[in-house]
Amino acid sequence: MDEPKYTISTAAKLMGISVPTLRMYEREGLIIPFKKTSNQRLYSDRDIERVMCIRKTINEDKINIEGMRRVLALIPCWAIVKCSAEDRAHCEFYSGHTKPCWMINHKKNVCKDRECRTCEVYRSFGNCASIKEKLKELLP
Amino acid sequence: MDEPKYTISTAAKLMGISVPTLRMYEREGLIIPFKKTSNQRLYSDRDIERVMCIRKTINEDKINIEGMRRVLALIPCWAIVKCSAEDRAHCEFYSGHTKPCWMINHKKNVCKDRECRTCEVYRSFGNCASIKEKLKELLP
DNA sequence: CAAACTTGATACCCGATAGTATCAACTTTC
DNA sequence: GAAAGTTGATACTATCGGGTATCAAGTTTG
Repeated sequence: MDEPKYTISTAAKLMGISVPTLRMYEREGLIIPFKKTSNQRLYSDRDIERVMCIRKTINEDKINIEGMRRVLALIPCWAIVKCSAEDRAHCEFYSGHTKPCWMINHKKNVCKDRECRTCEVYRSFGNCASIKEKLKELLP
Repeated sequence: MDEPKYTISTAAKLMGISVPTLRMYEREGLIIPFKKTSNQRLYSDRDIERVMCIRKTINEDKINIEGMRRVLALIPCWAIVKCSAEDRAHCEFYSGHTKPCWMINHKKNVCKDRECRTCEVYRSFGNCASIKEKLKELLP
């Protein structure tokens, strides 16, 4: 499920979209594909699922990319990774509200050693309803 | 601040937008103006502030209306009004994730006697950063 | 009661944005 | 080592959604 196995053209073909579109989603901060040391992208089945979900929400529900990004920017990472007050003080994400945490530089806090792609925060968004589910879980 | 005092044309003039635009924002679930018994809309200074914020986010930050709605749909009302498990079981909002709670019918739960316009949940969105601030407050 | 305004609805327009095509340079594969 | 594929970048297009204008019918106001 999480094994990066599809090249970008294979993944694009699987989903019926173009290669530049996949790269665009990445540039816009919606997905984080695996990268080989040569910088080549690889996609897992979970990545495919995620992109299909993004695609559906954009095409059928008519949200735009900025809207998706703002929704992702509300995932309460601080409560998920349980970072310290010290960490938060140095975190651009904690004070912002326009970009998801994985688009932000985080050299100075607990996240500096985490790989965002595998972080629970990024993965909280598996399908479209799951961010709210996460909030329900954290706020009983 | 909260006193409904401007008619729709006055409010529109104050903000430099058209009357149909104001009605559209309402139809889309972004604002809830006060309504006289005759159904005529009235806007308070807080309403004006809210609309200006929505406008800025749409025009400058390029989010679209569906995006705004999805962001509003993440306000954790259940934790704010502290509704019961019973209430949640009967609440369409609690199980959905596409519309803010005030767009949902709520006859069967604790919200049935609340006026959404004056509810803290609706008012959590005073300016654009405040939803995340609310989450920070609730999730220390 | 008449003028001004509001109501919901429909029809229309223009700009912006999601998506594609194409490029030269570089990697992978066999 | 040659063919196939990937990289980032730029340029382009078609669509569609935010916003406005306008309507007849109803309401306020003075």
